[in-house]
Amino acid sequence: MQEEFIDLPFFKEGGWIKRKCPVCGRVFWTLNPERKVCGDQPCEEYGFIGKRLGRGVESLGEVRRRFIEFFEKNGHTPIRRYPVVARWRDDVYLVGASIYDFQPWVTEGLVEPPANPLVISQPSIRLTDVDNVGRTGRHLTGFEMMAHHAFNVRGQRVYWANETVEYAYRLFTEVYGIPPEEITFVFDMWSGGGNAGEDYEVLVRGLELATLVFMHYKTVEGRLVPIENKIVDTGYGLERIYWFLQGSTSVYEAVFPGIIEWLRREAGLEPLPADLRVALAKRSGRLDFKKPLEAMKVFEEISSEVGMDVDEVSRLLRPFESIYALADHSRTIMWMIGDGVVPSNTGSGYLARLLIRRSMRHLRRLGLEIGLVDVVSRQLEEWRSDFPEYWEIRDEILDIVAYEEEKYRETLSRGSKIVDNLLSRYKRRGEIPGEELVKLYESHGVPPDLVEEKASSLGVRVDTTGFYSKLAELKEKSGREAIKPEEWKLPPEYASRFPETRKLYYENEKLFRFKARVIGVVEGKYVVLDATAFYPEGGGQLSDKGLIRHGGGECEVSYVFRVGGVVFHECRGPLPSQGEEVEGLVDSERRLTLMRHHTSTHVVLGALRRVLGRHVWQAGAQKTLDYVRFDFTHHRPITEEQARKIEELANRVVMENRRVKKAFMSRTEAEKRYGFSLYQGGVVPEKILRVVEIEGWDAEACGGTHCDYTGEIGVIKIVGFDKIQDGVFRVIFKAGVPAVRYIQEIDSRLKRVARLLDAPLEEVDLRVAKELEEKKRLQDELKRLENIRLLGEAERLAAKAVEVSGVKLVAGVVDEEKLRDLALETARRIGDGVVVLANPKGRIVVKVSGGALKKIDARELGRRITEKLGGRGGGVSDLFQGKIASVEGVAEAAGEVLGRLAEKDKGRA
RNA sequence: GGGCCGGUAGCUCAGGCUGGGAGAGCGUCCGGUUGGCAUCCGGGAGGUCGGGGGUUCAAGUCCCCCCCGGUCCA
Repeated sequence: MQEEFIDLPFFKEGGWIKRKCPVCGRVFWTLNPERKVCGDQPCEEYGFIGKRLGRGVESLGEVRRRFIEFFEKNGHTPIRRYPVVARWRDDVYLVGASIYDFQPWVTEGLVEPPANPLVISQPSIRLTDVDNVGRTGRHLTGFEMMAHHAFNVRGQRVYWANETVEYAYRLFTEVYGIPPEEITFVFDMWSGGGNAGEDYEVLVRGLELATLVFMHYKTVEGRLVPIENKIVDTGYGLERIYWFLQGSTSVYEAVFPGIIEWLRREAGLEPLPADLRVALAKRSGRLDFKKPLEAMKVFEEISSEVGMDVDEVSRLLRPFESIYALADHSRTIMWMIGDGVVPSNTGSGYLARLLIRRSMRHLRRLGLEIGLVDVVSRQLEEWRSDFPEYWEIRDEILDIVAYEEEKYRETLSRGSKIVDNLLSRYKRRGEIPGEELVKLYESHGVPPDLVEEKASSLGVRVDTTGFYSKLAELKEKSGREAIKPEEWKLPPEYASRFPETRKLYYENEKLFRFKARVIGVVEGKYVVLDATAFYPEGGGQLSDKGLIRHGGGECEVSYVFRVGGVVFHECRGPLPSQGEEVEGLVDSERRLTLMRHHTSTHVVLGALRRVLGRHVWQAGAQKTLDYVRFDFTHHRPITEEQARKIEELANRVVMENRRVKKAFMSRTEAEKRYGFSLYQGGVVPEKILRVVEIEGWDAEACGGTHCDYTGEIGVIKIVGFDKIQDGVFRVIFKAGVPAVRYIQEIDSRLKRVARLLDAPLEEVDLRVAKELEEKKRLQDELKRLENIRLLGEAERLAAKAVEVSGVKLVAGVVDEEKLRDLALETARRIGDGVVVLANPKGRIVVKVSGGALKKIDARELGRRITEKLGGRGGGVSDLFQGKIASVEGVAEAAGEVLGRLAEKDKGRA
């Protein structure tokens, strides 16, 4: 099977030589008879550093432009990039390759691709190598993957392996001017994202410039299963190609020269010596800090080449590693936030937070005063012509970065206090144990270097050994949550039994009575019609309810759902028979409320984006009969003024009675016209989209039912805003009838309060405040009087003290709630003696004070008394508290027990 | 979605392991001291100990549930 992919006509007819690499053992093709190894890492060193082997180019943008032009000329349709946040997928947060844009819907053949074949340059983010970024000269967290894709699905052949290889060859030679004999194609197997296929890596002078994958397997339980779809999945690293053409000493210097130079000057650093840069660059392909031993070896080689010792080399490189990392991270942060990620403690927001915090630590390490906002601000400017969409919303992006930066500073200062506490605790030991370090990082976000810094100034050692392995352990512990597959009410086979249902609810959204033919009844309760006006649950909108009238009577439609394109009506009562013509009656009151709620959701989103900023994206929504719960991305607390503004703006749109247009159009056209903000509920996996547009206000891909004019909503009332987690807020609001009812209810409640207070409506709040103040005053007064009463009572009891075996005793039953206070106060009066008080509820307090303490333990005395009277209790040496069953005879019991204890003591003395 | 840490006076926190009388510092108010600035001394006000349930004679403290904040990870 592999031969089919190895011995491609392109190679055989073009005079290519097939060889096997003696180092890695893989098969490769070359035009150079001298070539022995495949040319990949680690088989060959980088041979392009300081050289210009291809066509001269002016900018990264030019490389991208030429790529797209070449494929466009060769029959490919250019497609706009997708956002870096993979909203249409639930298995990943970020787009890591261009093929992510089309998984799983297009690659599974369920949805037509937006064009076929197509060409794209897709910003992609990979955080798995984040520890290497800045240090190896070649790793990035964010890169643009240029790609041409061909989807050979449903028997349609576009092109396959041979053409793909030829395109790659022509691109590199014709467009980028790379000499043909420099190129090798290395054969391998690739797998990822549940798919697999043979692939060729395109290598030039040790650098992999592209990977060409021929995807035609599924991986099932570790085995490869061939699938019908054959997908050409290519990936050309834009930054790498530019780096190669420039011959720079690292990918960072090629891509981010401006930022790097600026940071270097700000940090007051001399440029790195050229020989060191070159020595490092040549070997950087082998550098990987996940393999520390190998990395150490590379460093030793570099050191001996430039004649410095290893420590000197690391010392020189360290600040530049931070600068390079910052250059990379800040651009990725710009992409993420610009595409709608708000830093948070979960999900993709957490990944943004991770990068922001790492970046801030690098800034700190460089001793720079400038904020991360300044770095991101520079990036926005540097990439202004490549990504004008970010430039447009720069204020929002920078505000989010600034807010996150501020929050991390707070976390650090909070953390530094905790560290101070810890240090004072471990100061005597002279060392902070490793587990404290892990706890500090894990629970308080305090990085270990901060602890070390503070500790070393106090001369306390910090045990950092095993910190990372302990962290890794924790990682293991937090298990991965299983992704639940979408649950259908019926298996998909049922859908293929029937033709697609005609959707009358799209043809006329106010059709509530219709005629249709029964084409099936399944499982004794699900009715399938040839056409229906019943809206099936979907897109956050509840299903319709109603009735189906037929020859045998009528049945109640309790739930409606969709499997594929077929609508099923769950019915109760006598069912219609196959082939019969029936009449459907939709509960119109219910549907109208749902429609108002749905359209008002779009109205409110438009208002949120205008008042809070365009970083607001839908993060989940539920429209019920009673209210709408709408979650959205946002970072700062929402002020009362903003809330009012949002509500007012939304209602203005209602009053303006704007048209709500619904149209089906091609995905490409929709994206061109409205941009990616269409996909608020996630990307709809279809070639043809239904776009719901509130004229001049909001446009979203949406399958729900909507009003025709915003005026039909009537009124929108916001109930409240909540922060549901970092970076996500929730608004609850009502529209139409529920809104009116809500306003009525609030109104009548308020009026009831006013009546109770006997105050005019306008003064209700002031009066409540006043009443509360008065209540407080009265409570204080009561407390004061209570206290006086208690003191008087204590005085009275103290006067009744008797003497038992030389010890003063006050004992008896008093009707008193604050029994303990009374006992303490009485004891203070008699000064030296014993007080035993009980109240009718059975609570008992024994207080011993003054010289009596030498002879009597309150606990012993108390225990003996309660034993006598059927109870229990405990306390401290001078105070006993407990409960007894009968309070009769407390005084007698107390006298008797005290007498015995005192006598015993005397006897001892 | 999971793990961990936290919520006690206006603020910063102690107390919690081992249940029994709610505390400190700062701030605030009053009085005195001082020529004034972060002077010193004395006194006072200020608390549903996040909420609910449970165990117990007794819960800030132990157990369960929930809410809120923080943090690490998927």
